[in-house]
Amino acid sequence: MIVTRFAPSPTGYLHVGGARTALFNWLLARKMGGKFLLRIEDTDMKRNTATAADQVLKDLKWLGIDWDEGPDIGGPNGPYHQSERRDIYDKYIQQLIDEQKAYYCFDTPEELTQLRLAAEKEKRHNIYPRPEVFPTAADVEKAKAEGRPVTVRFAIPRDETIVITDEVRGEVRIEPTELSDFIIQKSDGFPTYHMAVVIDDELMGVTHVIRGQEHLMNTPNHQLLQRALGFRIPKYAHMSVTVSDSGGKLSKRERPKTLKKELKAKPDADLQALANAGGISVEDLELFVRGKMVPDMPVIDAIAEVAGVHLPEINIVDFFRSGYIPETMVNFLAMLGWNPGDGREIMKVDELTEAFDLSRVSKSNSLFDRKKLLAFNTEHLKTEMTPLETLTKHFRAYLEENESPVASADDAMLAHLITINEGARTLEQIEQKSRFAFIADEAMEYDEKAIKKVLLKGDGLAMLKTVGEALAALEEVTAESVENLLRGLAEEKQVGLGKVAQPLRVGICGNTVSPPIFDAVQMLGMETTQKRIAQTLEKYGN
RNA sequence: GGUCCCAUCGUCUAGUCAGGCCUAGGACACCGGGUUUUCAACCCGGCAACAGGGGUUCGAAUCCCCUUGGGACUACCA
Repeated sequence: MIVTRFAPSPTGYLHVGGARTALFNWLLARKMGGKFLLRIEDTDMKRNTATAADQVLKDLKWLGIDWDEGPDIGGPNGPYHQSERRDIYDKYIQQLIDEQKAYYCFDTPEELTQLRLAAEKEKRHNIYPRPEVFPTAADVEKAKAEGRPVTVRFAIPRDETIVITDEVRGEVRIEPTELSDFIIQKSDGFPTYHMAVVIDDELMGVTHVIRGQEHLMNTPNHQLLQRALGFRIPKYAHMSVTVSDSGGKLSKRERPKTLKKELKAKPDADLQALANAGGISVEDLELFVRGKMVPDMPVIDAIAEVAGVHLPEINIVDFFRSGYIPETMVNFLAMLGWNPGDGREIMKVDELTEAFDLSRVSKSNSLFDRKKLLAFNTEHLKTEMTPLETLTKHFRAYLEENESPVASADDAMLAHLITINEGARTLEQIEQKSRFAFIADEAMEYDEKAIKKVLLKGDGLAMLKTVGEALAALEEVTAESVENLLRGLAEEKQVGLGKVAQPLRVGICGNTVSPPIFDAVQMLGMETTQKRIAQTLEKYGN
């Protein structure tokens, strides 16, 4: 049976790249009827936060990626936090030392920096100078007494060329003379990533490792470690990286970068208000704009919202908050460097699972094309693609996350909103078109441009009044009855339906974008419709 | 700088491993038209690519070499 895994280090929200890695592993496991496990790589005590780990699990769940073993559900190969597996790592590290395959080092960070600088200067590889004779336990005691850091390095066997067989790249050859003895145990006693990953993958029975290209050059190290420990060598597949359409690697730095750029372009912005929104001082904000420092992500988000700046989505939650649904994300992420080979692009999860195949993973970098993502979302938002019930669930989650007034609607109403707004590109669009019906009449937001264009030009106001009177006579308010009435009115006046519908739309919604006008009237009901028409006439009818 | 990886329309890609079916197919974007009560959606049409050079071959997008370009790595981070 095949076993795959996703092993994030909990340093923040799950981002697009991580989600793609997780998805590919998950897809392969599900396709082959294997197991998919989740492991938290929290060996770097400086970077971890507990909430970050929770958030990653939450993001995966939102995407619909489930795991058979993991930190929250346990399993036969636990624990699934690397920080809780120290005794296991220690055992193997000791084994390597005993077998003279690894050795202690006592260098200070400064000494290491010197080594690196010297190598750079001489334009050669930074290869650690392995001692002729390995330090003994007594040396360790002595170093400790002197207050020197104690680390353990793996002694790279340099007798033969290393051949990595990669499922997507084929055979990659590396000369071991290019490799430096790397640290497997840090001075704080934790194993490094290389050591922990090799041990855990072996113990957890991982058969396939799908990860980013950035790990390709780590693989020879891992393979050497596996051989030294007598472990099995899993199958590797290194995926190309995903680059951003704004150039460069898709990284979380893009959000602060964009905000900074936008803020610079608005020299008249109220810095005090923005600083308040972010909960930082004006001085800090100025430092940020000048590129001297970068505040935390929540601060960035808050400032962007107040400044009205749309930040590029990088983390999975960003897409959730922007009105994308998980079906879209899963589909789109899967197509980042993979395709089924038969021309299909818009696919459901079960179709993806069915079609997935490592041999069709692309070698070249893929670009994260937001326009295409939008098109994917438009497709998945259609009820023939995703059941209305599911869409309703997503819509509610979206509304609650964004604290929208529309959240007060019941499921039947939400489903109705989705139905009448068929063709929307995001949940955000549906929300924007719907919110007019969920706010108090007095709180109606009027779009000045719409008012000018539709009501104050020509006989817009007069038409609104006429339409209002005609509607008042309506006995039963349904989308159909309203439609009949408005069409009849347009015919009677010898004008297009637009001439009748637009003033009414602005009159009751406050802007020119709404659901179909008949549905809009029905949703509001006659009483509210009349009230809003009167209110609008009073406000703009001089 | 060194090591490794990659290279088809603006973008994602199919085709490359097993050379002829490729006057290079699809999708997104864009442009034009249609439909329409707004925004979308929808329908029809169009633009547009084998990075450059050299080989191998009857024949190359496909195989080989060089050049150029892009990327990853080069940590007591994962």
